[in-house]
Amino acid sequence: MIRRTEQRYAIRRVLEHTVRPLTPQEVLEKAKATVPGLGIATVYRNLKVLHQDGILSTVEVPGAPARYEMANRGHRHHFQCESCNRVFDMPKSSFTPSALVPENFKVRDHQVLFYGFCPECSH
Amino acid sequence: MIRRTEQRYAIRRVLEHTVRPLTPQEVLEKAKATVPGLGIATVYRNLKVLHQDGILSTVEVPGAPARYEMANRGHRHHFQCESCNRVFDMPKSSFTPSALVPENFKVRDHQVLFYGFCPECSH
DNA sequence: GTGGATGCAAACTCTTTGCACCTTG
DNA sequence: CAAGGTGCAAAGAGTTTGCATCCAC
Repeated sequence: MIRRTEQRYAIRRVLEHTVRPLTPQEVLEKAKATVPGLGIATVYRNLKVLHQDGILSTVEVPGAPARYEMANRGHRHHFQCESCNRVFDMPKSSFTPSALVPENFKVRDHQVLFYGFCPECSH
Repeated sequence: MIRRTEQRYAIRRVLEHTVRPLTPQEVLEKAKATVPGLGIATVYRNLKVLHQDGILSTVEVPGAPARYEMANRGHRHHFQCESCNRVFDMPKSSFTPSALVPENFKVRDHQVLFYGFCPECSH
């Protein structure tokens, strides 16, 4: 049975109110505003549970911690800024690239990640 | 000035003779066949140099070390098996998804990764 | 009151770095 | 022989885990 704790609720609320994927560390800092004593281990434990339950989706980026965002935002492509390191959601698209995979591979999911400079960092 | 050492050559040769992206650990194990005393730090240092020189490309996968492969294989999409954790190259395709990114983001590169079960693990 | 959840610190994994020694050019 | 490269071990970063305590149910 899963309990409804103040920590879990705070962590979830942080992600519900953010429009870009966050690192565990970022989640911790934001959630501490509501639950000051919050520990990083609790953040990791809850992100894992929420991900396993399909509530969160993950975005992996090269040489940096994984990012998390609400799965109900739908499948997204992402963009990592090579200057500020933030990761952004791209607009939804109808691109379904599974057709590019040989038949004997069973595709369950996919991820598209762009690299470059975000608007703020490109001038 | 860059020197031609036995270790660097062995590391490079391992990657030239492999058809899927390898982890630093895998590179170490294979290269040790030629250079028994080889250390993991040397592998990391050389992978970094070879990557910076554009000779290798990297593939990042969730919750696992980065993989490296020869950049001259061309731009590839990849497939990670969720059972055996190996990463495979997909056939080349003409898919160029930069059109899916808003204009004010400057795209320099992109990566497509599929998850699922490879042929060997799907029966 | 019982079992899940938390916080802390220690443990772990992956990667980088400091340093003395070695090797290439 | 000078500068770059190597191997080892220690240090860092990110993540997980053990354990005593806490608290939601």
